[in-house]
Amino acid sequence: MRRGSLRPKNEIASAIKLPRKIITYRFTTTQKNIMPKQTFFNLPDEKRSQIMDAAIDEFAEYGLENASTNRIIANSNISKGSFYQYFEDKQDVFDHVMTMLTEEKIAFFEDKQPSKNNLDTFEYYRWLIKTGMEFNSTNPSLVQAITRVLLVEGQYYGKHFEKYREQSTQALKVMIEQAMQRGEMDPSVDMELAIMVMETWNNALVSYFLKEGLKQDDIMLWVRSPETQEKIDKLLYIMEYGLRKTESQFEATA
Amino acid sequence: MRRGSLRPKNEIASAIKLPRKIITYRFTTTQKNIMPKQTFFNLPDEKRSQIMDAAIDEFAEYGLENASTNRIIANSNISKGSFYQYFEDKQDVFDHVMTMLTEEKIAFFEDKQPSKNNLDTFEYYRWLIKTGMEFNSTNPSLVQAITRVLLVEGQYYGKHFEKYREQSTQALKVMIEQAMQRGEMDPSVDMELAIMVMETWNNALVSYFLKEGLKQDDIMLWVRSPETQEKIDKLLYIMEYGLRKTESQFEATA
DNA sequence: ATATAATATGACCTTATGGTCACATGACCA
DNA sequence: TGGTCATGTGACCATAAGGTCATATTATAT
Repeated sequence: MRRGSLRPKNEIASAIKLPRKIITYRFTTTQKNIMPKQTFFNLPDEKRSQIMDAAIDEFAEYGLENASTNRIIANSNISKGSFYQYFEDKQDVFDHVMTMLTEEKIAFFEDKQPSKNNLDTFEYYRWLIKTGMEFNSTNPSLVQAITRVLLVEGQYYGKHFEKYREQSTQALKVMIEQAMQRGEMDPSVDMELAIMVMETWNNALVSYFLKEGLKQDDIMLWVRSPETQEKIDKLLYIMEYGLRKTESQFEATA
Repeated sequence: MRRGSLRPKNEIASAIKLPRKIITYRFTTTQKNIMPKQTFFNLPDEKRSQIMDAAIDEFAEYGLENASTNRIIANSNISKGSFYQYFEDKQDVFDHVMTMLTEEKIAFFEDKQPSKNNLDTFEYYRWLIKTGMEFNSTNPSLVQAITRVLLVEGQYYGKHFEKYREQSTQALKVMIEQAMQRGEMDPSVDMELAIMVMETWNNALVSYFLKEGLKQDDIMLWVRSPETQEKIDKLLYIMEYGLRKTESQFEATA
């Protein structure tokens, strides 16, 4: 079976990049009710990132529900009054953290390309996951903060976070559609199911990254180590081919 | 390939049953520091379950971290003083909720048997999952309370909950070992990986159950519906055989 | 009936939360 | 210099948290 030259990259990349306009929009316009408030963006860079660092650490450690504005304030050397001059409330802060992650992720993927360029969908997915891991190791606390809130609290305080989830689901959908058109996907698998499977593994791998990676001295080194890479490969291999020993495997080892 | 008559059931059942002794032990002895305190067990049944119902609802809605003893007290018609006469703190209450779940699950599985009895490991796993779902629908709030705390908060406040997780991991391990010995498992898959895969799907399915099931009027009916059953089947099929279209599938549809 | 032990109670304590507000400080322009 | 507007500040508020404790009530045994 001949496969046409592979271009899931472009479609997916554009799906991922979609929010970009919205983000720049945020910063260039003088919206009233877009949060955080303008005052915050007028702040000197250093002070602004001091605040965001404190917020990120807070969310990473306590999640959104249990994050304390008092603690964020204490850890960022601003007064309570200022905090409420910058933000509406902590959800507002979180939204901005989320924006930061989106921006940084987009910037990170901007100049990345799979080394080969005839990847099929599964190979591309693997590249996405691995590159995502690379990104994660550039800013683990940010990733932890977001993951914790979206994956964990988001499950239960659903509605407020749906907008975020939908975004990443959309990119997956594009990818899966292609896989189906190209006949790479088991035809008995429908879209909804495929999304669930791939999201589940994506989440599981990010959770694994956070759980194991944060124990390491050098998280980047750990991600790049052959052991970690092999683990990812194996897991995704199982996603593709399943746990069960198939007939061909059986004959090979019989 | 001939398979010997299947008896994963017994080993797994015994692995699952393992905690039983510990539980009965709790109730029959007059331990000082085993919580909840003896006073609690002296309570009339009705009052006791009134308290536990309130606690379960609280944990199901707020998790452990955000559960409020004050609210539990208010919803169970006992005074604050009494609460602290029964329990050390809310963790203590949670431990008892966990014990209840374990007990009820064991009791539920006690008289259950797969209808066929020559199941291989994957078929048996599917039976386990489905029967587990049946159990879940008998007491969804209890399951939700525990799941929420273990799966969600447990990920981050790890150490305190490890004892619980280890328990279920142990049962899986026994099952996987058998699958490997019988040559049902892809030989390139090692134990650690297999555990991760099966745990991940178990968790994903329970999460799915809670998210979708709790929307339903009759959760038991929903679980037993052909649609839900098919969804479970399909998902576990993917776990076994993977997402990718294999050569044999390709030829069948080419 | 009385003494003793077990249980029940809610006022009260400290600590922390999210949020407000009157005022202080600084920057820029007339 | 005086005035205006943006920014910064922390004391203060109501609310709720987990937890204690002196006292009141009830059971049990003598």
